[in-house]
Amino acid sequence: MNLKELSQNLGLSQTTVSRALNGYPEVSTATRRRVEEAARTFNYSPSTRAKGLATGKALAIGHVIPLSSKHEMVNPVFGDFIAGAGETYSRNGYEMILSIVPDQDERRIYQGLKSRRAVDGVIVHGPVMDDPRIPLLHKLGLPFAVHGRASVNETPYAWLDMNNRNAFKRATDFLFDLGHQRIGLVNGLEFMDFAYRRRNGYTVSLSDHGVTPDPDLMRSGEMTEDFGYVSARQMFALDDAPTAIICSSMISALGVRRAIEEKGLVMGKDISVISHDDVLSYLKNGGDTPIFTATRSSVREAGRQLAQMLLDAIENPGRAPQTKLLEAELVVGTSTGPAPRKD
Amino acid sequence: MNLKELSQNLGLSQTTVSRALNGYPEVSTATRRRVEEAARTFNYSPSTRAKGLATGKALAIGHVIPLSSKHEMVNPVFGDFIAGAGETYSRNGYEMILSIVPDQDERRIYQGLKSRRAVDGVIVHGPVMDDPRIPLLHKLGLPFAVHGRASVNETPYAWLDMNNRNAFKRATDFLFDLGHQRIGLVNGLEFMDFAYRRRNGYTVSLSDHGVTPDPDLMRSGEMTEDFGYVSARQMFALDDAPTAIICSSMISALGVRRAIEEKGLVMGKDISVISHDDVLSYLKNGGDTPIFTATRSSVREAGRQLAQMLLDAIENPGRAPQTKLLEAELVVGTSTGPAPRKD
DNA sequence: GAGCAAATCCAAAGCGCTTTGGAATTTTGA
DNA sequence: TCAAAATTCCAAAGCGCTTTGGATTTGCTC
Repeated sequence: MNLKELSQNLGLSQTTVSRALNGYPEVSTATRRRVEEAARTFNYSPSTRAKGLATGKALAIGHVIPLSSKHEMVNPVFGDFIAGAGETYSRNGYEMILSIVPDQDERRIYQGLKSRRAVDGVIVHGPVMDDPRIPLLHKLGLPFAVHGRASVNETPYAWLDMNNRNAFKRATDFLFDLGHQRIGLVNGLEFMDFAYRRRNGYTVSLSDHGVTPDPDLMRSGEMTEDFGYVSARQMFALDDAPTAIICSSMISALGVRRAIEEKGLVMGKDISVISHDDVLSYLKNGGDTPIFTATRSSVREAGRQLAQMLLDAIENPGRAPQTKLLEAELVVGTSTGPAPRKD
Repeated sequence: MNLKELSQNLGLSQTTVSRALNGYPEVSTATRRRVEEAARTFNYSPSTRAKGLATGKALAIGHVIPLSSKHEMVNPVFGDFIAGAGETYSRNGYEMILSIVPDQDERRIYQGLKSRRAVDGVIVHGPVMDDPRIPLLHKLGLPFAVHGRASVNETPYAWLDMNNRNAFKRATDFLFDLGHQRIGLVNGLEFMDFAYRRRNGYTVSLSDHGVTPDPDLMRSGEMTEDFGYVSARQMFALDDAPTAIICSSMISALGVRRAIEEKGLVMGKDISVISHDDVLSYLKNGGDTPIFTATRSSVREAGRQLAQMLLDAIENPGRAPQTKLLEAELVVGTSTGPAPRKD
């Protein structure tokens, strides 16, 4: 069923039917109802392609997910982020176009999306500190919004970020308050902007407490379970092992816990652990009481909000780029406790 | 830059330029080269929408991901599956359109995709035993391919599945060979087809070994870490606790391990665990030697192959639906060992 | 009931591409 | 050398929609 057939069926012109369906005022309420009724029974909806051609809008947003070329890894956070963004899109009649590409091909993909006019805008995932995509997208004139930030950047752009620095500073402060002095950091890859900021929050807290950062206590890598395990093991093997570990992801935190238990220690007593919790749907932080003390910020909510920001920006092209900083909350679970007393 | 401008620039007609770019034979090699060259320097690629309108193809595949309405959970497997499928699409010039929808809305979404002519076909995720989407898509005449199978179904359709029944039968057999008699199952939701088949393989093995299935040893639920933990705890509280547990997902297996260690037991000695491993990028099964003995089958590879099957089906509409059954391999890790002797 | 504004509708152009049916040019064969 | 065949190109129609500019009808006012 297409517009032509539908309008013939109703004995109306295509113009009128189109206007009725798109809420234009030049149509009487009676005909509008008739048209809507008919559209429903014939299961008609306008072809996205034709509509897009006629209006010049794609009614679609592109998500370009970089695939870590080293580990072929898809960020586990992305499923929930996408779910959040998807809610916003479907509420606003947009479609989501997804490209998962080896990170070295990203440039080409953005150019392609632009020149094929496939999307009205894109979401940028996983920004690194000096991210080349931001100037690129500016140059292309393709509206975009970034999940996270790029520290090194002149021109303003739209972003939504969690306050990584503050979250990790608070977590570290919290451990100091419990009496810990040797605190390890199991971080993500530190050319990623979020990881850089987290380390920054961590080291600032250390300095505040008169502690010099110890490279042996600072690991950085792709946040798998195994990475958490290996990192913790290495730290425990030190002469002056940490009594607490801060971890950038729940998944690596599970690895950290494995290392703790393997050593016959008890988490929350012998070793304290704080993790960042993205509130992933399949990785709830325990049941009723949280297992891990955690800095918590829902990545799904981030998806919802950032998508909305991008749609707003597309509809108001003049306006200055919006930005938004979300604060993580610190939830206290059973994985932290006072520092064990030295014998 | 559009076709018109490009052809004016070259002093050719739009027809010729279009043909040159699409590999039609009515164009001399010299002009073709000229055209390709120009397209490259002007960064021209045809508008997907216009092309789609003209050809009647969308050059896009839809993925409709059901969002569990109960737990608002996105299947963690989906990121890797999508990554695999995405590889296939980009190699073939297709786009991936993603909708994440509350499972009760799925029907409407498929109808929308069809009537808006937004996609050439769809991938069906997470089939349940008697899946209504299969007859619906047949009725709509929208090409589709299913990741998994629906047990209750008359008409043939394209699918790719892992041999769940066989994998879990082998896993159970393996535990029997090690002398275990009380074997627990921590399964996914059993209206999901894969989970049903897995339980089936498990019970068949039990019968083969003259053991009657014990409801107390069979849990079914959304496969989170916590679910694994809670399930294992409950089993351990039994008078006649199991000496081995088979688990449907690595994530729940981590929960099972937590319960084991909490009880002060050693996995692989006091309790054996076998998990299914989807080879998710962020959840490697240990480093060099696998931690969990596991039935292994890469879900990313499944994505690659199923996407290809769908594209083939779209290009050869006449042909009978293809199907493919992948066998999981059984990798032996440190999480299994001989059944502890009764004292 | 004439005159005018408001309400309601329509024909046709245009969005950027592919493709049909021909026209123009070059090459070939005898 | 000249007709036929092969090569190379083009104008125009059509894909399904939106939107402009205009035509027609209806409702009011006096």
